[in-house]
Amino acid sequence: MVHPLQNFEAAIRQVEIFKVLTPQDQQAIASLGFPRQVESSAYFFHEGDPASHIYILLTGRAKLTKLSPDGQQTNLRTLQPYQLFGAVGAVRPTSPYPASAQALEDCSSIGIESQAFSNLLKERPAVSFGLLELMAGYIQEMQERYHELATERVQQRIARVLLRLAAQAGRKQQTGVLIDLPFSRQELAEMAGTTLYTVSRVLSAWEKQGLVATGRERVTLTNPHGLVRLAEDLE
Amino acid sequence: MVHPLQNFEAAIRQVEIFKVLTPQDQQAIASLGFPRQVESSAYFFHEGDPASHIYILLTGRAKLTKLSPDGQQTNLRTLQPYQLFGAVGAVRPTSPYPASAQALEDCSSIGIESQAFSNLLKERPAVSFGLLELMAGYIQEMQERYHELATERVQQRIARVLLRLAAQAGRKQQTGVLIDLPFSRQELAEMAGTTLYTVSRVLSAWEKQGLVATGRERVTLTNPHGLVRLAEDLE
DNA sequence: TGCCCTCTTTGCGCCAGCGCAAAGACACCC
DNA sequence: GGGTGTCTTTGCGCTGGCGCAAAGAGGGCA
Repeated sequence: MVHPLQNFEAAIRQVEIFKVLTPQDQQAIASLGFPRQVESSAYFFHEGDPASHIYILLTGRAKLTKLSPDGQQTNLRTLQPYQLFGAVGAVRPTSPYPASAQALEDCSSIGIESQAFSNLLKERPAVSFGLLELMAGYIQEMQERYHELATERVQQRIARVLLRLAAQAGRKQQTGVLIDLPFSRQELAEMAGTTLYTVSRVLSAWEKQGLVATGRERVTLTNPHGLVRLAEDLE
Repeated sequence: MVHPLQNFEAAIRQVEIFKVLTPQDQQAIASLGFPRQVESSAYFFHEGDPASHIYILLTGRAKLTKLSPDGQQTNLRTLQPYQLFGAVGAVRPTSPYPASAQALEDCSSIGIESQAFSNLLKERPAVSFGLLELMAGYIQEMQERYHELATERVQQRIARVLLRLAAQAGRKQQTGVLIDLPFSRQELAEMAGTTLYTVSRVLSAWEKQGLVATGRERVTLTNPHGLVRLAEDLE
């Protein structure tokens, strides 16, 4: 057991929206949780499944995706440790998960039954205020990404994806900022709303211009400022 | 004054997320509100303004939009009477509105100060549960639209826009379902994430195929089922 | 060391959708 | 009824990005 029960509280204190709660509230949440491991590339849940649980990611990374009938996937969000996911379904208990959650690495998590979490919300309103803020922020982010997808060209969107990833998982090196997570060209494409081929071509071009250094499932931003200029379309 | 104070309660009972509240809660909300008229094509607020108020639309229609530096606009949502808007900003009181709200027709509305509304949330948790559901639904919708924009072709997206509008504001006629709202090609384009020209061409083609009948700022779906097939990409 | 698997690159051809420009249609107002 | 605004259509040419296909590059494992 990687995360025995007595550690849940410590984990819950790391979750942004639970930080403001009283220890009693935090304990109440911890007492509802159970551990769940999901190995790399396996799913926490699939789009369309009944939204039975919400999760708090503890270790590893995961992604929220949507899938078209014809197999095309879109990446809605990349999940970091101590982020909550599955909550959109939990708030509307009768509804299915609107997206799938897939582990990018071996993951450990705390799971909480939607129904229990929903009851908790009624008993402890402070929890719902945090959730409101979280959702409001997420709406804002989706609106921005929607607008970018509708109005920007592929280059700008790819630049934004890299900058976002660097902000989330960047590690400074002497040569630049390494994105410390393995992302394939395919995955980058899903995040930018384009195709594997286009990502590859754009990265190749940028490498020639000295903006990035790439490898298999690895990108280093050697000139982040240059990428910012591209993202803002100042060229 | 189109909506004197004593009518606010009646209006608030029409708002989906307020329907479940006690009359006391409804009255508390009504007592915070003040009337605001906005004439066609004027703005309730602009993206970036401090999120000082939330609004309940009473009459007329409006739209939530985002604007790029280069002037490109995206339509995030079309607002119908008795819908709440501006709430995403209100939940995070320090933050600016993430989008602009513009009247499509002469509008009347109830305005409520964000701070007052925020206080109300703390005092009356039932209000926040409704808001949670509303936001969850909106996240879901944005995720779907994002995914559609990322993976579907223009035709499908335009078909979806028309079907959505027909569901919201459709009026059955002998010849088909009239979308009972004036939308220019430009506005349809902003909703579908494309351009005025493409919308015009697609509608022309559909008109020849008997799927729709169009006029200036007017579209009638003469074969809705055929449009559904297009939206689902069954051809 | 060599094999295999997955990820990546790139040449090539194609086409969906863009955007200008100019003409046409409609609505409104005096 | 004629003039003016705005909205719409459509011809035309272009190009950004797609997607196949095939070759190249790692990386892991025996």
